[in-house]
Amino acid sequence: MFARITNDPPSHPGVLCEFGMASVPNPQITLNEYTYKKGMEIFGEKEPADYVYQVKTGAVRSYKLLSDGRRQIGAFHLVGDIFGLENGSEHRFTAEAIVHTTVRLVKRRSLELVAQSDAMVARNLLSMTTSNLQHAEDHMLLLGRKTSLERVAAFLLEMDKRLTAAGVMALPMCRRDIADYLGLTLETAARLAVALQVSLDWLAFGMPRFPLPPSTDPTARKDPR
Amino acid sequence: MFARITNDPPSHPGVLCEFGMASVPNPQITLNEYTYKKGMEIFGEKEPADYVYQVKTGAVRSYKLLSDGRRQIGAFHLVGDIFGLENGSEHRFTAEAIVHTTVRLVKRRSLELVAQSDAMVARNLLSMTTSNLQHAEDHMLLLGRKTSLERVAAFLLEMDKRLTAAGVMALPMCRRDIADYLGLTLETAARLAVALQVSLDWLAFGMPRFPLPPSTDPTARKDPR
DNA sequence: CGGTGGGTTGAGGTATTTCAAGGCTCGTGG
DNA sequence: CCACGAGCCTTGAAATACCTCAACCCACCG
Repeated sequence: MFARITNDPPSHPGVLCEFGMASVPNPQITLNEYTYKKGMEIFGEKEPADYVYQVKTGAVRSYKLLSDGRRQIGAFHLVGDIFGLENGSEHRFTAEAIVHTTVRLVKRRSLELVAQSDAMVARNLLSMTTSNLQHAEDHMLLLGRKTSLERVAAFLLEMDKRLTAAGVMALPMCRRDIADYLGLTLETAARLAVALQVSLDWLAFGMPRFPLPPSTDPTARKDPR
Repeated sequence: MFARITNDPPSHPGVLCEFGMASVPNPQITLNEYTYKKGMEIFGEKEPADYVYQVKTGAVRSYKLLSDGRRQIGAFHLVGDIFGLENGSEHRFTAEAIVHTTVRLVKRRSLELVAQSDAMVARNLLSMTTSNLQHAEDHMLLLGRKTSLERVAAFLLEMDKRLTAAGVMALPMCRRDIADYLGLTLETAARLAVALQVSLDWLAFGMPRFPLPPSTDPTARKDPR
């Protein structure tokens, strides 16, 4: 259950025309593609924000760094997600490919041009920014007020909702990424992930009564499955 | 230093026409005013977002609540700030007056109408949402990765930048608010606030050399000043 | 003048971090 | 083919930053 995958996830639809350009048959928008190997930087914090990106395959993390190396991942971008959309001239996060990733990209400039004439596109720009804001707001609550267990549980639920590949949930990111997303250490994230995993396994099997069955001791797992 | 004030802060300029309507002499926008007593709710989470607000005098906190009462304040709104601006139909925070507060308010509907014709207004709507987003992103880093001392220091710096009344910083919010903003408990927030206060007092007096003068032992303060 | 609502401070408890070790998988090179 | 190291995950034990509980002070107010 929720094993980690390093290879590329299944294909998806999702075109960049989710900017709401169903109206016009996307005129002067150039739609390039690019691929990044695992761990490669897509753009850096403070760099000029010339492009807007959409994940075609793979997964991306975007984060801020403190001078001493502490890292806070603000969001994971999965297949279909749009990221790197800025209002100011610079990126406020660094974005990296978590696994081998290909992105579609459009020149931000051209997008803004379209937005000026097409109110629909402008509306979608705003609505995209708003959903980023909403996610950030929810994440503030998580980071400020939830316990480590609640954070990991919330993370698993979020991922379950977003990348329900089929039956099993295949997380593209490593423990360190999860920890840096949840404001925890790698070790606590790992500990609680396995704790939830065995709990869920129990539920899947047959809901043991509360004096737990002595035969299935959770700490003594000999079966590596 | 940074004492708390309960009475109303000094006057400010700041009109709601910071929506960028310098172009048109704000046509059909109705501009009402309303005042709230200390602690009163301005709007609640999940309530329909029919109005957009601007603080005329006073201060506002907007927060999310967990079912068991844990609270995360997402932002403080000070004189001149605009808040309650939503894209969806509902508010995502509860907003309360921290002190006696008067706000200006406009019907959101009318604002949207203007935005549809006036691209400048639409742009400003986006830019306002973006600065909310930026604040939330920075706050995620603070909540997820900074120590309690760093959080309190960051808070004081933020407030210093935003409400430099004159010389002294007069915080409108109580310790509990500060704590709930910083993801700490009331007690730690208080402890660190006074710790920073005495540190700053030292600096203001005469910058002691690094082997601190034995006469001024920080733990043995007999002078309550 | 007692009560209430902040604010401060201390002492003890605990959730989470830190430090450390070991296991597993996978790719590389002998 | 197997040894080897690197990267990742897991787990335990000790340390600690922060929280909890509790007391006290002070200003304000009916």
